[in-house]
Amino acid sequence: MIDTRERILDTAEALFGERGYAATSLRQIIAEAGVNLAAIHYHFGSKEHLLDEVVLRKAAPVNQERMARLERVEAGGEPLTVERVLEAFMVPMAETAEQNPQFVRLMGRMHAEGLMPGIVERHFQPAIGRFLAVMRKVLPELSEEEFLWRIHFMIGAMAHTMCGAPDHTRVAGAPGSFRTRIDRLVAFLSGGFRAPVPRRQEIEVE
Amino acid sequence: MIDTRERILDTAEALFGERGYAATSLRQIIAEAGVNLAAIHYHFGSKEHLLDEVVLRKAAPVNQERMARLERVEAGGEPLTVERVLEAFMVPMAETAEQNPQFVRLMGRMHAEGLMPGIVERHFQPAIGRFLAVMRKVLPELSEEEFLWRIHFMIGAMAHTMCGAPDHTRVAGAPGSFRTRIDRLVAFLSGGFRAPVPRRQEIEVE
DNA sequence: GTCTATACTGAGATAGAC
DNA sequence: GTCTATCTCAGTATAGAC
Repeated sequence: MIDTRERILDTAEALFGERGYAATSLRQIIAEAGVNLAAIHYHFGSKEHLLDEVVLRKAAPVNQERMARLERVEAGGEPLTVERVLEAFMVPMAETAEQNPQFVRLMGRMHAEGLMPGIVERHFQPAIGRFLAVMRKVLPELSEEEFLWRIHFMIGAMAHTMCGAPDHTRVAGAPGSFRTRIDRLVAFLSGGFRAPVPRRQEIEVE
Repeated sequence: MIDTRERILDTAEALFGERGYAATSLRQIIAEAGVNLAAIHYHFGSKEHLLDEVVLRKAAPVNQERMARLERVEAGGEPLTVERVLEAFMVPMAETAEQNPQFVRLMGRMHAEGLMPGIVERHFQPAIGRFLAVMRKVLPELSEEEFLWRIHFMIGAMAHTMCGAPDHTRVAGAPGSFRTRIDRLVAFLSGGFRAPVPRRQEIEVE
């Protein structure tokens, strides 16, 4: 069968997103995809490489859109603000989520399973580097260390938000919700990035 | 051997924290602890229950300290602020981390492996409920929905921060760093909680 | 080149002897 | 309480059919 490879990828994307990477066995994937176990290893080499291919298929458009938006936001006539830069970075993922919720759920899952550092490095790095550079421009008053910590906080909040939502949203869950949750997140993070740097009073105590 | 149980718990705490829960096999634990494989199942029933016991041992003091600080902050003469409430919630964990970095690293690891929702529910819920109630008091202007989303963002940032640090910190990693990273986080989150609520402009587009 | 059948190693879990 | 032996199922590897 010529599309064995695609069938494996589609099924893996769905199952990894639903149940998580670790909790999905290759045997579940082959059962649902109707292929042989060894076909996975023939086409992908290992479960980990399979995951990589699943991500790779979908990451490219997100990266392109991020780059384009960052370019636009940096060159555009409107003033460069924290909000706009954050939006340029987040909206592409939210838009993908709108059309393909599975993929973003998968991203969240990967983070929840501690697999994101590697995946980010392999598939999202260039756009992230660009984002950091532009972000730095709108936050020149922060020390490099404080800046990196705040980026760290942001990543945590973002990943957690892509992954899931507060319990109460079961009720209010409506279409368009990914975009609106990004709006909330951008507002929150902007407040965080602009917050005054704490005076570090009690270092000498320790 | 009478302290088989304790030896298993100590070793499990160390290994789970170092390598993660999934990556640590029961066979590694028994090798390092010098006990038999079946002893784990005898004393704890399963790998998951073992993890629960590891967490339970250390969670109690954190919960007590959180409750005490929230009480103090709510009843105290100083004005109730977002910063103070956040601190009351975060500092106990940071202090534990200072003396016992393994435990907090373990907490971070659990989050990174997607095990936290269950653990939180089983071991940290009362203090969290109290925290939410006090937090709500200092943020009366937020809608319930916006409030819960911001708590959601906070949890993501917090967990990610407990878990790890930006790459550059390898160099600057110094004693007392847990407390100072909490100071940074509290400042960031306070800015986020106080940020103006976004006008939700483009919902009709979708 | 693609895929199937099957075997290998190591995981968590369990029964039953001591 | 503890340990040996064993079970099931995971990911992986390979030999060989087409």
